[in-house]
Amino acid sequence: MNGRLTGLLDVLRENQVRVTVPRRAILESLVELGPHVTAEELAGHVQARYPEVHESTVYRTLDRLTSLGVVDHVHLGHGRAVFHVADPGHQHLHCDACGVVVEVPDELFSDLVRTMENRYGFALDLDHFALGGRCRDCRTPG
Amino acid sequence: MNGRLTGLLDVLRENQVRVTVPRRAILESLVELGPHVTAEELAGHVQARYPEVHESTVYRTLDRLTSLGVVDHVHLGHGRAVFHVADPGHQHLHCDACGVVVEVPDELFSDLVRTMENRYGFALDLDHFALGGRCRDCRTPG
DNA sequence: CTGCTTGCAAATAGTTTGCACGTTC
DNA sequence: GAACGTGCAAACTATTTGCAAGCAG
Repeated sequence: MNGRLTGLLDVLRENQVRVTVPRRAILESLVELGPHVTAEELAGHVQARYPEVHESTVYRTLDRLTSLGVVDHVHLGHGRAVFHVADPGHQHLHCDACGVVVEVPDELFSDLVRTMENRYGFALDLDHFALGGRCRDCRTPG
Repeated sequence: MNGRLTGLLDVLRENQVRVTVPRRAILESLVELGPHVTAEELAGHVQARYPEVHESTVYRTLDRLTSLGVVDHVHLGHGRAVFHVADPGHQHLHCDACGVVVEVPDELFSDLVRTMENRYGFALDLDHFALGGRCRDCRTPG
């Protein structure tokens, strides 16, 4: 159940990154809260159990874990990012109306990536920004 | 040459939106500066000639002109947006390294849009956020 | 014990808002 | 002259940083 957490902490140790209360707590919450939490939500959840953990620590920790490859984030809409335990292989669609996030396998973008590559020499990297639009429930029927 | 500006101002009048010094100045600068200006750059350029025009007016005006359909903006990277006179038909690729913006015709995305539509019922709208990646000059050769 | 980490407070960047005055139509 | 628009200052949101104290290894 929380072998997931244990595994993540092992990655820290393997990389000589110290395992501290905030780091453990943040990973714990990341696993519990699922893959689309904002830094603020995450901080709130962590602080419910460890009130002494400061928001700035959450940001710093997320940075640290990101550079370790343990955590990643996607920017939905206007710059607010959501964090998740690293888990490649898919991209994100973000509904501009209701905010729902749809995960879509990478393969569906391979033609596009190839085209941009061939025509513009541009190496698309769709990981960091969600693609916007309207989900099934939110697009205007008319 | 600045029939472009005249035409834009006509749109305001047609919509009973008052033509004021700041509005004229902002459109003027938008036309002059080309299609990828930040609000800050725009404010700077406007203030060079009309020092009394306040930054907050630039933001308010851009909003107003956007809702009129005269102006539009794209978010490159982290939330900072670039504004341009409305000009549909293309999307934007943004190099995360050097910041260059590449314009790409809509058609190249039509397969992708169709796929998302069919499989997820998701109506992609790529206009508001540039797609990130690395341009020809910036991707690591190795 | 050594130095990586953290808590705190204050700074920052970019944008938005309230309000009284000024301007357009 | 009525309504809309603007300048200014202050508020705001999300995130970052400097520093001294704290804890992991």
